[in-house]
Amino acid sequence: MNEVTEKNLSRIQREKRGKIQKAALEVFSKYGPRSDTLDKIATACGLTKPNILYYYSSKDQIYFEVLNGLLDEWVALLHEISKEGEPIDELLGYMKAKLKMSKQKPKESKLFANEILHGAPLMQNILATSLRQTLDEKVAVIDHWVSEGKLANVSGYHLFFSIWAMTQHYADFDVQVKAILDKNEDELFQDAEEYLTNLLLRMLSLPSNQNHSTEPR
Amino acid sequence: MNEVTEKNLSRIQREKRGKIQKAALEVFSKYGPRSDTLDKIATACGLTKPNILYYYSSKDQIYFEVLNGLLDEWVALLHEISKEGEPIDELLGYMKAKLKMSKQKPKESKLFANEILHGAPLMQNILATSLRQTLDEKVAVIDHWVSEGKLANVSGYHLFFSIWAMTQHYADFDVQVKAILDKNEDELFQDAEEYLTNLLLRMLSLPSNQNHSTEPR
DNA sequence: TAAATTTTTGACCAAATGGACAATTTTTCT
DNA sequence: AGAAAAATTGTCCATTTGGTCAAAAATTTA
Repeated sequence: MNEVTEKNLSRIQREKRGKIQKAALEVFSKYGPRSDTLDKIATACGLTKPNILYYYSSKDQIYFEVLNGLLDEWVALLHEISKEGEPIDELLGYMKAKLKMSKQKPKESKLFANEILHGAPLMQNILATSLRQTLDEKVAVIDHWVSEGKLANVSGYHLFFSIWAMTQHYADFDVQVKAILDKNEDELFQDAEEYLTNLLLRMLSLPSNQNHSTEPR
Repeated sequence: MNEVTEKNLSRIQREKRGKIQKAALEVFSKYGPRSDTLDKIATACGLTKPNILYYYSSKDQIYFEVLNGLLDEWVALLHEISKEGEPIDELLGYMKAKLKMSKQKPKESKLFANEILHGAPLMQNILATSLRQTLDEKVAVIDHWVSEGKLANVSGYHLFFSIWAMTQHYADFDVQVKAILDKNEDELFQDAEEYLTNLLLRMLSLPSNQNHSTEPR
């Protein structure tokens, strides 16, 4: 039966339901950006479908171009980390810029997250080249700072991963966050910034060096 | 023209491309789990399509059931945080359990992330009730620990958000992580655990209370 | 202004998809 | 065994989708 009955399942029902769920997970968990339709895009921008295809030869090409633009913005933020600056200020600044971008461009953030989530079929190359190269540079800067004793000893790569994960969380999973916290967007991001500032200060400050307050004012 | 030419774009071309990209972003960024086909699920589990529909009256119903099972596992992990235990150990334990689940169930993690990412059309209710209730309880425990002076003063909610974000990052965005780091899965999660352990210790330890080493052995 | 070029569109198509349904097969119950 | 119930399947269908194409409209160029 198709009813969503609770426990009156026959042996066969139990087995088959299990099978189906397993297969569904397999499939569901790795689908790509296929559910967007050219028609929707056409409607959204007031063009006809053939007209869109006059400018982009395929749907994938549109998708690719949009994503590429986003990655550029992402990487540009990284470039602004200056090795001349005060280490902790630079990294706090990066986190804040990233968080701000999450707040102001949630759709972009989600689109990008979605691409990565599904295996980055279009972006994998660029991630492994452009993003990686930039990140390698900045991690080298962090390593340098650490060796100079200006920063607590942290893994630069994982530091960036955690900054990305946490800042994007407030944009990408906003539905979940808002299901739990009754705050509006402004309050939320304000709180997030305080929390993350505190977190980074604790992570990056040297045990002895207490010139950075751990309490955001 | 449809060519991916760089800059020989006419006025109209420039305008229209911009329009299309904007609309595409609008649409792409909020599509749901539509690109999975019943046929794929059928093939994957060796059943016929009609047979699947004998057990579940629609594709959405399958999807919903799968997601529900996952959320239950998620919430169960939260329940294991005991207010009787040693605060920092309990929270470190939770983080490690969550990270372990990320490693062992990446597909599940991604499927769930995808649902949230797209506005949680099916799960929003449950998030706002079941998950929220459990989390409220556990945050109360944390607040209690803080008030007893057993833990540094942190926002319980944001603490959980950051644990979720960071642990899931290694599963959900594994493609990106692996594009940057040439490590195998085991090394990666090992490093992640060390990093996150250190992070939590720094976040949760009281300034005075130095009985927890910040260096994982 | 008229020819050349670019842009736009309506009509159309093949493939894919979720689902319906009646008929058949298999399992269970007495 | 035989009836009743449950499980399975082949066939079919309406809708949606990405994309084609030739013709028409608009714009640019000479």
